[in-house]
Amino acid sequence: MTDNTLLNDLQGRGLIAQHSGDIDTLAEHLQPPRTLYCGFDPTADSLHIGHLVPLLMLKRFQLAGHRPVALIGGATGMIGDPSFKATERSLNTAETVDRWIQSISHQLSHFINTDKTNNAALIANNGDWMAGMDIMSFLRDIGKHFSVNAMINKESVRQRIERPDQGISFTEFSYSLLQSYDFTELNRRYDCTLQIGGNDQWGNITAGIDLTRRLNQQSVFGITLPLITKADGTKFGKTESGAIWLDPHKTSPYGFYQFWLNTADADVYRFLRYYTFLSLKEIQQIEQDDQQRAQKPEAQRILAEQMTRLVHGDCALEQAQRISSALFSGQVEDLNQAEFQQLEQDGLPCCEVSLPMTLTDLLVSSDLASSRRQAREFIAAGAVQLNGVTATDADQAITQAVALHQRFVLLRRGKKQFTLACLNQS
RNA sequence: GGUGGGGUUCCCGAGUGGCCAAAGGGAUCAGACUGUAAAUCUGACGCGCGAGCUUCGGUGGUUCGAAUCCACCCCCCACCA
Repeated sequence: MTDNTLLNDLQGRGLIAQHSGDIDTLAEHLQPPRTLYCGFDPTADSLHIGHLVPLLMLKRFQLAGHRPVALIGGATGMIGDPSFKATERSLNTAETVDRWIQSISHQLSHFINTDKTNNAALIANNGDWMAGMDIMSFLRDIGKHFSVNAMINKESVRQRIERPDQGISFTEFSYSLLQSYDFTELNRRYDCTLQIGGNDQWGNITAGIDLTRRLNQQSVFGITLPLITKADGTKFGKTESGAIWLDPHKTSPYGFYQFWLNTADADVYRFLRYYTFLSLKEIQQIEQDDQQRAQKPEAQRILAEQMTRLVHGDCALEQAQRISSALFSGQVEDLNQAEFQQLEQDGLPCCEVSLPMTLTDLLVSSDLASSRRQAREFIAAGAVQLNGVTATDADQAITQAVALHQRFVLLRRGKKQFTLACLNQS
């Protein structure tokens, strides 16, 4: 074991998948303050929970006294990282990427402290140095240090090279050079000596370490974080409706809270270690308590609370919990009008509907069913609840009399899908 | 530019003139069991109450009838220049 508190904690959490060099050298190097970075390519208008582990890792380093740099891939995002991607991706326009850079940099600043402390975080953009680079400098000064022989042997591009039905363009193949140069440039500008990233970034990170040694004569380090897996083998971070975003307009705090609440028992203690700032000791205690109780575990609730508070704040957490308890307790008729309106504001999926309309129509217009046929099937299967009561008649007319407070119809399809339909008064 | 291989319903993938709304698998959804878990079992899975209608890269054509045949076009991949 090393005598570095931060590294010990990270190892205990299982947050270190690979690291360059030997652990003692790394531990010795990591005496604060050091500068480290992690890259985030703009591939959408928001970060999602897949980005959260490295982002929180930056925060862990900052809390330990180091200076984090969140690097936005303004340049690399224009290219597309081929690492472990099965197929070539289509390019996004510069305007689109620019828009995404804006929203992502805004999000990043919520997680790492950029206030003027002595280890204030920086948010940088590799477009700043890549945009001005000319092709000759790129090929002569950077490209010369890379061996194509070595590049094609990397595991990260193997399937693109070996699979008979797939290829890789020069554009994507060059990605690794750009990311490598980022490390060198950040080392030059900010004395950055550590890059962290997902385990799929290992190849890119080691390439950056090599390039920095050659161009700057500096020895720098890399740490990769584990790929987040689920015990049942399905992909983490995706639900039927897509990725779990950090942007509350794309994934509501309620949906975010529910996502974590639904974590499988087999994953939940691991996720507490990966994602929360609870100490290892506290997490161990939670696990012990759950085992002794031998009932429904508390860990999911704690995880959901921690994460929703961390990403969306106390107020949003409260709202998410309020919706959750109202919906899953089944006591909807007890809610008063103001509380219904609150649910609407808190991010429960809602729809406005105009009468007259049957229950079947209502399910379709509320998006709980994709077609009338499907709506009928749900009703026939007993999967639909109307204000907490199982519905049986597909042709039931929706009227103000059915609605609570003459206006609200809470629909439930299956166990977890809720939509609040608000009747139009017209 | 040349040669070869491809583009099928969310994904993979079978289908080479009628028996095809299209095998099989995956994903997803629902029901039962539960803890808003897991595992398991059952069912649904283009649209329509239905007769039926609209799909198999695009456009035309052949045919009583086309995802399947023909022509042209678009796109992807591999190899060679």
